[in-house]
Amino acid sequence: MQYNLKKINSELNPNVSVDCVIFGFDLEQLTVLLIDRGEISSAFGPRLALPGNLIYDNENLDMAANRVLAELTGLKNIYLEQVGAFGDPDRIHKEADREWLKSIRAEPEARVITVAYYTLVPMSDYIPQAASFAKNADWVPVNLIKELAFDHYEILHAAKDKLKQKIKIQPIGFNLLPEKFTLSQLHRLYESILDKPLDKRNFRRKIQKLDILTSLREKQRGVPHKPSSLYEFNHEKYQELTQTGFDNFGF
Amino acid sequence: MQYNLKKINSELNPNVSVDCVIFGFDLEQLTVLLIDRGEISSAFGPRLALPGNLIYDNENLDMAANRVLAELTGLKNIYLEQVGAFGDPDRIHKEADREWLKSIRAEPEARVITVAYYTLVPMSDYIPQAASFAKNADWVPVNLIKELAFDHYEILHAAKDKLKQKIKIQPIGFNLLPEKFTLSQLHRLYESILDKPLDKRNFRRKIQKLDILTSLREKQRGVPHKPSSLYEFNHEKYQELTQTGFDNFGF
DNA sequence: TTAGCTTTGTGTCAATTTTACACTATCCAA
DNA sequence: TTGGATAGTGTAAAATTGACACAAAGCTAA
Repeated sequence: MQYNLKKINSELNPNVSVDCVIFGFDLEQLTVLLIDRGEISSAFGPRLALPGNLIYDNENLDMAANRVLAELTGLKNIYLEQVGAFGDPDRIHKEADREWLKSIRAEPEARVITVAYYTLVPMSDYIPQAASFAKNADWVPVNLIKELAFDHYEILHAAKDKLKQKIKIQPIGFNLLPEKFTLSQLHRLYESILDKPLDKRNFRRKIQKLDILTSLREKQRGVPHKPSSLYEFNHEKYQELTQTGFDNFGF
Repeated sequence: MQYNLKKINSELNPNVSVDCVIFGFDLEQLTVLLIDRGEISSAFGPRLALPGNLIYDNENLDMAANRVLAELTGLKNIYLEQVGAFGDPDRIHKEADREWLKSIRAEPEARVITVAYYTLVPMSDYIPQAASFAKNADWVPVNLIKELAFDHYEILHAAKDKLKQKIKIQPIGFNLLPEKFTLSQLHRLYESILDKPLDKRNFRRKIQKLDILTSLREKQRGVPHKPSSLYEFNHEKYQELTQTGFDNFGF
């Protein structure tokens, strides 16, 4: 539905799109929200693509990214960061991609520069099966993705690299977790994003020393092992911390 | 000259430009190459702007940035990094900017998304007075810049922020220095980019421990003080270093 | 009820890194 | 030859990092 845009084409800028890399975390691994373009493309190549859209001529890029995110998932006021612009004139070279574009765009031959954004959302806040978008969107573990439409594979990994850098500098990972989370979940999250094992005790020590977590007097329930304490991210404490010029989490 | 593009307009993409933040270092402070748009704009507002151009429809963004850099300075094979896309539809709001665009563009009203790149060049490799571009380009210390055309002030500082982050991770600062340089020059360079003082002895120790400098058996001559030893950046040693997964200079 | 499985949660020590800090050496110019 | 300027150097205390192992708590299934 979001992709059948011919009707309002006159307001669209046919040369510029935004694509969204929407990261989630299933408490095991990093995942990303992809759309399935269905059988039109599957005969020719990858079915899966990043959600994205042409921009309107009167909106700025950040607004466009926010709009697209909201249209796709209903999520608003979400951390969004630009990955960069991708503009190889040859980026639409796969047969499947051309076929698909014909089906949804007024000017499928126009050269499109796309501006990619990434964002982190708690997976529980967007459940594909429950939304209108459901039939053709799904969370996919990043590590399992081998190819995507257009240059989306490249974009995905550029976004992941940005995320990797960013999480060393700002505590943005909390955006992927539920409000209450355990240190082990946070630990696995960091390992997924940084793609390397982190010593459990050292990780805990480091995080706790930052003093940006509120320890809740509450534990997991119903787990078949020792239940873990729950924590909340403490925004106030983090504000204090940044005001001292702190910008290095040391990972 | 570079900006009178009406003739070849049919090959240009009227919606997308690249702007270049060309950083230099005058051995005292960080500088940037700006063009002076002359009196057309000065009556209305800022004369100074980042060099930039519309892209051709058949070139990718990185190529466009390289081309523009070469057209403006003659420099080739230079480290270039994307800052990001800037696309506020309202970004051309100053009267001076509108007037100027009318004088150089076929479609001055079109909305333009610009993709910014930054690059580091030794100032000695581009001397405005000697080039055709000379009359209207100049190196300006970043700290003295208070306003620029369009959203270029914002772009400049986004570029500087990227540079700040990047130099903590990769030794790109050497691109700003002459082949042979002193540790004090390198020291001042880091202080300029990071915008903070670094202890002299600690800085030297840290740099030397990295073992990516070749100490030349040569000293400064003709300076009215103790002459400094000269060093060269050692690319091979740096390669070795990165292959161990090193990605943090610890500044 | 108990044994076994699973994950949580904790401390120390050695090595490394960081920070703070002050004086002598060398060259030029006056 | 003196004064001015910058180069160049070491140490000690504090903080951080990295490596490493075992008991505690809950559930399940026998």
